[in-house]
Amino acid sequence: MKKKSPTGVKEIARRANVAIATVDRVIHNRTGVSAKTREKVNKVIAELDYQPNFLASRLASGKIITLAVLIPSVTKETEFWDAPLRGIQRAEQEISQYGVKVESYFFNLIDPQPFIDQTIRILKAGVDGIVLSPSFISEAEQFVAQCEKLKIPFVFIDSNLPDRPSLSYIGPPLFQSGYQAGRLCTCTLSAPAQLAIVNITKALDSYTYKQIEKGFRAYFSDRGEDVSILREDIRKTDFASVEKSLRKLFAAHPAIDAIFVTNSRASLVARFLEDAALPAKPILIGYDFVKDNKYYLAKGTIDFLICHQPEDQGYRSVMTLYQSLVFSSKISKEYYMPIDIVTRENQAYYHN
Amino acid sequence: MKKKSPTGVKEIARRANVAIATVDRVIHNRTGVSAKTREKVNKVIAELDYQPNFLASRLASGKIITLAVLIPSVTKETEFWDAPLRGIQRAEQEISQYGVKVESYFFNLIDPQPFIDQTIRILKAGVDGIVLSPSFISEAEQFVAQCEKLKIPFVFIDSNLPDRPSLSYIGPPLFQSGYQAGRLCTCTLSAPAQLAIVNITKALDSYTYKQIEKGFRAYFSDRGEDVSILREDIRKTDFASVEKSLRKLFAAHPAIDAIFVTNSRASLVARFLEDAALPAKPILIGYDFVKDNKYYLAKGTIDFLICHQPEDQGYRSVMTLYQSLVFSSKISKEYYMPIDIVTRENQAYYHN
DNA sequence: TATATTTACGGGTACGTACCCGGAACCACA
DNA sequence: TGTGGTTCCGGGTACGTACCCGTAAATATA
Repeated sequence: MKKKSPTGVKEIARRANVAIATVDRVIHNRTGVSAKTREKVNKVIAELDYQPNFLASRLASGKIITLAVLIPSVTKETEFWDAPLRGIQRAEQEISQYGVKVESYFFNLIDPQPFIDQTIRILKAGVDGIVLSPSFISEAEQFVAQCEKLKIPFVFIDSNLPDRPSLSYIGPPLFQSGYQAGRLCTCTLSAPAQLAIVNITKALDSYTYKQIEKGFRAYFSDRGEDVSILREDIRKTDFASVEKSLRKLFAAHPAIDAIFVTNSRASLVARFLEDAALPAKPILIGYDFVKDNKYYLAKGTIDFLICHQPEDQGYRSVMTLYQSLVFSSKISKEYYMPIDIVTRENQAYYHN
Repeated sequence: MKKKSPTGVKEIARRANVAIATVDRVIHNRTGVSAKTREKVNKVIAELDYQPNFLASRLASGKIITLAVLIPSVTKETEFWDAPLRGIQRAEQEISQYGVKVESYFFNLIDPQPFIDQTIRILKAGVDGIVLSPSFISEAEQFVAQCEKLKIPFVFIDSNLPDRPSLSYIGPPLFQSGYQAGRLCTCTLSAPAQLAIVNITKALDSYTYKQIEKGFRAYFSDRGEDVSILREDIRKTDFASVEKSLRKLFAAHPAIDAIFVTNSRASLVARFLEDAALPAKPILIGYDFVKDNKYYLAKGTIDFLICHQPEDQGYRSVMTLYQSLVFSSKISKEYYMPIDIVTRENQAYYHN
């Protein structure tokens, strides 16, 4: 009845008057084709605007594409990474149908050695692409240098090494995220006078925190307002340490209007505030929609959580790598996640 | 060197001592297999936990799966739909690789007839699944009734007919979205006294607006506050009409603290506010990150835009249908989009 | 019991691409 | 002119599933 308009390598071969195998050689620019023949075939390919059949291609090449993911393991301290991992697993499940395998490698944030060990394992495994969180900067730099040499594409997730030849960075726009936090301080308070930035972390990732703080301060300097912004660095993550530091802080500055916690540990500050029975509860702003934070957000002790769709970060990282490898899709060097504001009212529908 | 552990229909056939064709018949439960044989084959399938090879399956069955999308066309009045359409096209491009075609059908929101015409065209085209916005309620109800009879699965996007047998609803949680708007009113204003809800629309989609308004009012009644909430319905969408209505509104109530526009036309109110030189600019909250709204958001006339990731709505709708059809994935009956708050500070990274 | 009709099942090809293998054509050098 | 080594190219099979077609077996009909 209907004649299928002929297409595919077969038709190319027919028109170019060569064998299918030759067309194949041209397409994958392998050797063994004379310049003249190659040109002839390429012309036909261009004419037909040939698009390889993904299904047939992946089926015939029994090869399984392997992607590696290198991120911090999920612990009580690093609960944040649960969401990206879920996204990664969702992507994995989706593309496993298409002949792609995703292997996850974890490390802890205390000690760089496990990170290094995992990078070695990954290189030994011979993967086709890598998603990694460059938490240990110099170690990560060394690793990606090797990847570059081996021509293994890699994507940074959640934090970036801007000048490295990554396929893409997928994560938050740090400066603007801090800026948004500034704005949220002036949301309820028409004219705050005394603010505090609180860093609670063992290993201060200078770049990340600096950018956030810069953005936060920029908001107020842009408004030309005269506010005092304190900064408190707490290098231990247990509640006792946090309490001690904050008690001292409030003793010195009793009238703090708002506190901005620069990572996911706002819940520790919330707990302190509840105990501390201050005359007026300061606004509390933090990061990440993790369990303890959710609890205090629902109670109203935390006012806002800024969040960057962590699950989607994981999903997107893997899919970006996949699309680049399989379809040679063009990828933008940076993909900044949106700056989401989670409050008591919309938290029920924040899927992350 | 390495023996591949045998799998697939071939292995099933071998173990069950039948032909591949018979296994195939069982898998697609077609006729022509005795009960005994069927059982035998099913047992082996269960044993092997057989997962059909998607690539081979789609390749062998030359069939192209066709999905239809039925949404309002994008006009200056309905700019909102540009974003879902982009998401739909992204999904389309992605799954075209897998032997799936997506055909878009458009209608306008003035007159139900084009909607009806398109539903007829869709049914005539014989598609495998449908994404639709049930903007015209009774017409949509009639259409989905036919779909049900023909066993064509369908997904509602952006608005819902809750009691219809849809595969899923993908769109905003209306009540909670209005509730969030209420919260935003009290963000800058500690105690607002006079609020106004403004509906600017030709065809009042009662369900949607009612839910939003309900949520908005619920926020204040939950707080036990005594605020007066006016409602202004404007049935024409040109600026002159809006101006006239608002002028009258402000004449009667000069001290409105906040205005909540229940759809994407907040920019019209913003324009009025700029002209009207009021003693104090009321808070202005609206919906959807569309061009005119962006302009006034950047200027600060609009304070907040509530947004429900419209691009993702489109993408997700198509992908949901695809996954259900191709992989028989389980789909939840409702998928409520997050309630995003877009402000001047985070708008640059809102990808929608 | 012979014949028609239905049901059950197996053989085999096709989908479009990847890639092995073997052979022809060409070149260099003695 | 013969020998050895490249370079270039075509035939053909395999990937795992879908589905056509033909036939044997089972059942119904006479």
